[in-house]
Amino acid sequence: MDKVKEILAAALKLFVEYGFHGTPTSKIAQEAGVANGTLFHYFKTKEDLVIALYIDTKTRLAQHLIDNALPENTLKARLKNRYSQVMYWALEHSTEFRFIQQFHTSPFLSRLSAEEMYRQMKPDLDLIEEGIATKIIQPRPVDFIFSLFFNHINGLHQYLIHANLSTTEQNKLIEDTFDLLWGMII
Amino acid sequence: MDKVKEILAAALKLFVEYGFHGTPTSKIAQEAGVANGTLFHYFKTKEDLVIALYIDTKTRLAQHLIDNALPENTLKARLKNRYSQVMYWALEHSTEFRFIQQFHTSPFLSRLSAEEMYRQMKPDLDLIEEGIATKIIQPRPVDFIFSLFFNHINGLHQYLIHANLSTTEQNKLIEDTFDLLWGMII
Amino acid sequence: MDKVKEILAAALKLFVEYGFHGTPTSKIAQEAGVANGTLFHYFKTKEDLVIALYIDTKTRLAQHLIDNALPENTLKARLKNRYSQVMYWALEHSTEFRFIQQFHTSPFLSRLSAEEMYRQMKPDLDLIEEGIATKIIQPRPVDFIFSLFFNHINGLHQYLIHANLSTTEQNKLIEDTFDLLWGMII
Amino acid sequence: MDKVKEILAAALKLFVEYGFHGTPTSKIAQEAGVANGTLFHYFKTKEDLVIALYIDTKTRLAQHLIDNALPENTLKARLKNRYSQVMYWALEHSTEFRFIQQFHTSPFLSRLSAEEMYRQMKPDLDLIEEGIATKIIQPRPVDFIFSLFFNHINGLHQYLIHANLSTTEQNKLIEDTFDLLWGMII
DNA sequence: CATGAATGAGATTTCATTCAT
DNA sequence: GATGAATGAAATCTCATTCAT
Repeated sequence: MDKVKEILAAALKLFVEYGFHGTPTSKIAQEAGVANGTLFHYFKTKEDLVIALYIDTKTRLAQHLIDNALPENTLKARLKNRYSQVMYWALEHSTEFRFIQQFHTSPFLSRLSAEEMYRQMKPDLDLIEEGIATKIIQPRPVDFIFSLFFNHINGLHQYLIHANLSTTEQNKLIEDTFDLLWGMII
Repeated sequence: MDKVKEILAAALKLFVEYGFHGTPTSKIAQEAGVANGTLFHYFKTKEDLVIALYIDTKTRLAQHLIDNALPENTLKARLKNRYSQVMYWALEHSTEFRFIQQFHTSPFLSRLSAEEMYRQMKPDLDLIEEGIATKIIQPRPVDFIFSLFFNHINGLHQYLIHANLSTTEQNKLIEDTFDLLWGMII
Repeated sequence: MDKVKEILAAALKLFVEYGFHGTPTSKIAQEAGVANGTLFHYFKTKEDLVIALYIDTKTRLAQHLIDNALPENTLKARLKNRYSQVMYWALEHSTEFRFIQQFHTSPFLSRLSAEEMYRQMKPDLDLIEEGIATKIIQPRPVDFIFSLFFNHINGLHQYLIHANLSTTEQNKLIEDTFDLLWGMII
Repeated sequence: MDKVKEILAAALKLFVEYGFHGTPTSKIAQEAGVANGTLFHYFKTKEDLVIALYIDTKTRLAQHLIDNALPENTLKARLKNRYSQVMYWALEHSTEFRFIQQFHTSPFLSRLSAEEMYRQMKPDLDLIEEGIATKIIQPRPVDFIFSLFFNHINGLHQYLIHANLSTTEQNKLIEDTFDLLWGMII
């Protein structure tokens, strides 16, 4: 129980620092403070661990978005809130966010079941579809708009962790960039 | 013929398919049609090969941009041209482009010298700075604007290789998205 | 049973026969009846194995000298005893003794810490110093006298393993050469 | 011609520093300032180079002894002269001397033909035999006495290169130790 | 003679995984 | 559940040697 968490935490840290294949399972076990065999007691293979870590991380991000949702609002407010909350979470969990990015450009991505991928994207896709259906957002392919959002978040995150802005400046920039993005899709 | 080129081509293909560490040097040599030792005759270590391949790939992209530059034009036209040409090149060299992305999210990125990184970004940074100096572009941090462009390109590329658009539609979308981006920064 | 012991024994045998670099670790593992990886489970590198084997061998020689010491005797008797016991051990453990000689003329010698080297020589140096302090041995540098003894033993061993003498003749020669050596230093 | 000498000199230096197997032929060629293939143009195999270097080195020592011989003297004077001249040469050619020692404890020794070995030892064996025949030296096995001399030289050399004595002190010690040795065998 | 690119067998070392305890 | 010694396949890299020029 606790050990599983320790292993996931150790794997996260080391994967981001050394890459998936650059991190031996023995190092993960050592960093987690468990025996080598214990890792394989909980995860059948190393690949299973990678996938499990990705799902765990994305689940935590999703939970953060659920916990901070604004359900009773306009579409724009709800979308802006999601955008901002992803950014807040990404800035507070930089390692987790970099792991997600690393995973996305790795060959492991294809090991993720289509259902799992869809499950994760669904809330955002639903929101965009709702916007198109209600003619607020221009009728473009849903995954194109999703892609724009997603990579915009990547770009902003990348900039923010390098630039040393105050929290106020950060929040301002997050709001501003959302407005720019919003301008692109309405 | 040129064994170095054969090795680089083989490495590019396999790295994108299986990842850096998922690709044994023996497979690279085999795919390149050279002996195992030959690879190490030209690249001291596997890491050296990865770095060399990245620099080679980026150099070829840079050369494409030089070959298709529009020097005698307005800043907007030159920036739009760079944006479009990167997209054209990325679509024609999808494997190369995915390798670049993979490299960027890998721990190898930190092995790249600061000079080399700056050398690669300089043309774009210069263009943005010129735009800010001549008050065409709003005065924001240069690397922020660069980051917006870069990740926008990523997002569009990702969308275009999945969506099956005609060339005309593609070109239209590239033009449109540049205009949206341009709207964000002026 | 004890895999470490098996590995050390196999390494000793093969190093003396084929030299350090002439002996692949795979051969050592095979001879020891363990898997290739097991060797590296116990010794981080091949060099570590060489050093460990040297220290182990010297420790066994030292133990033999402790077990056969004559503590309550004159200085001459104690020195003669050490000299003879080294010779007896060397003749009974020819492979071990040749390994020690091989190690001494190899570049590995410099990897041995100064403390370890001093630790090994200390009992002999102490005995010689005692002899000089009590004016039994002439006041010459301690390490010079040590060097004389050490190389004398080498010379005698080399001769004895080639010449086929009876045990009685051997013992006589060991006694005689000690007396000659003793004559040199008093 | 010149290149052969360069190769031998480079090999000597590197073998003593890194050992036979620890020295790649490529490093030898590089240090000698010749191409990799050139080494194999002159020496069919690496082993051939090792043997050739040993014979060359011993030949140069032998030549030094011939050049400094005292033929018209007593046996004791001639033996003392050989002993001293070996020491002088060893001190001036420390690298060469260490190479000889390294070779002696290496498995390459057995690749040396018996004739070559005998040829090298002959002058000394003849001298000792003459001493025994004329009843100056006690009737012990010739190779035993040779072994005593040889290892005595080793021991003294080892001491002298570590102790920093003046030339006068060195020469005195060489004379003294010969006298001690002489006392052992008459 | 001399070169050095090219080779490929083989060396050291790593590491995911197993399994007896 | 938890361990960690043991495994052996496979990875990276080395290097003596060859050969076309």
